[in-house]
Amino acid sequence: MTTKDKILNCALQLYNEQGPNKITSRHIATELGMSPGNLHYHFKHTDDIIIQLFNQLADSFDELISELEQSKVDLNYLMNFTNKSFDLVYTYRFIFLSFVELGRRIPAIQQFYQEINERRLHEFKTIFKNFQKKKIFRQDIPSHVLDLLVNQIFIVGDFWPSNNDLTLKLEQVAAKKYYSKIFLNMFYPYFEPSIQVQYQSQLGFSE
Amino acid sequence: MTTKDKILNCALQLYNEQGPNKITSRHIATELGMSPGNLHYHFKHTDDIIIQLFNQLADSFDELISELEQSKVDLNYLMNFTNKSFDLVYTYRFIFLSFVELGRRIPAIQQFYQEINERRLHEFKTIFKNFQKKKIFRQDIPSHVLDLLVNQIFIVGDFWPSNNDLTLKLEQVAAKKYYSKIFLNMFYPYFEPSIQVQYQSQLGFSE
DNA sequence: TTAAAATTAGTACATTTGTTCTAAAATTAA
DNA sequence: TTAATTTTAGAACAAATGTACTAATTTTAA
Repeated sequence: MTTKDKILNCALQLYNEQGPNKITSRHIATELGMSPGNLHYHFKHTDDIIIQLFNQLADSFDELISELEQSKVDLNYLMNFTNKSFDLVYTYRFIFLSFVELGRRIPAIQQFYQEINERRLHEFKTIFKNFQKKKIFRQDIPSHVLDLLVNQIFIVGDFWPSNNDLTLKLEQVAAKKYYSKIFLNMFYPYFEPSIQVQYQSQLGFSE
Repeated sequence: MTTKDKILNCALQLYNEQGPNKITSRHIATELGMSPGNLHYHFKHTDDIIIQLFNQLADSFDELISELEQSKVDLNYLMNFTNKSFDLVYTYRFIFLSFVELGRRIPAIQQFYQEINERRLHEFKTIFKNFQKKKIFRQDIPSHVLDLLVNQIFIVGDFWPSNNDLTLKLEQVAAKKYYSKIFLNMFYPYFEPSIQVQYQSQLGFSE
């Protein structure tokens, strides 16, 4: 592993634990047993570390959305996508926990958020329309209601780590289980009755 | 207006505009044409300003929840509560935009969030059960689904300003209109058909 | 009016932080 | 091997920040 990667990994861990405001370049250097001079040889600006980490996240997210194939999207596909998204969000949770501040501090972050958000809003609006065609979603839902649903799910999808940090503070596995249930449940009342049954049996609501 | 209140008002404005990390006690003092020594005569620690502002928010929120009278809650009541909540959140938006960081920095904030969250989760679970009794909500929704809905609405209710800041950056009136629509729409698929009609006509979905 | 109390300005200090600079050490290439 | 390049440590600096201190000024109370 290159020194750059060591720095990035260490920074990700420290940022996730304590937030990007508490952690300085000196902290990261010390944690790695490295001089501050050396760290700044690899990353001229401290924010460059954050930018690089954000780019990792952005690339992964981008890939995830690119994989979406409208025609194949069904309930399983939706659950699968949710699963992968939640893992990604958890891995880079410090970004989501400080999204507003990082967006203000680093314009590229805000810009990319807007782009990827536009894109996934559009993708999911299409998916939901297909859901209606395929009778996964109820037929009697007006299309503007579906459009608003898309906004809801992304707010929950982006800010569940913040809610977790302020309340239960669940760690990885438990958090993912808890919040993906909350997330997927947003779709429940839109499902056709038969899908509702299928959904409930798959999620094991008896627990 | 006392000097303390002037400081609080000015701080609120600056925090809302630029976030609590960019704004220092010196900034606030300068904005008020006041010496830093004087500001620290009124607030020994800079964080005391934030704590005081948070207490203002907490008191208002507490009052709002206390006013809830389960028996009287109907669709209009719900819309009214949403309206007041959104105003409050907007007024103190810097807290919601930096909730996680402030919670970590100031334990009292995190603690109060947990308390008020527990309380409103409970209140709303009861409200939704009443909604079912009163046939405002559909009868065929399992109770655990309703419980999860409660979690969803509070995540959206707390983090819509963050979403707004990262995307459209709507100001007060427009933001409230846009996000309260998204918020109230979360209830839509749970409404009985007759209530759905009533809801749509009240919100004027033609716009 | 006068003494006490409250308020204010201005300065000063310690700490933290990002970053730069220099020189040494390690690595690579010829 | 030797020269060039890369990497590293460590010191140094400037700016920012929270906050304490002092002395002046203003306000209040007797």
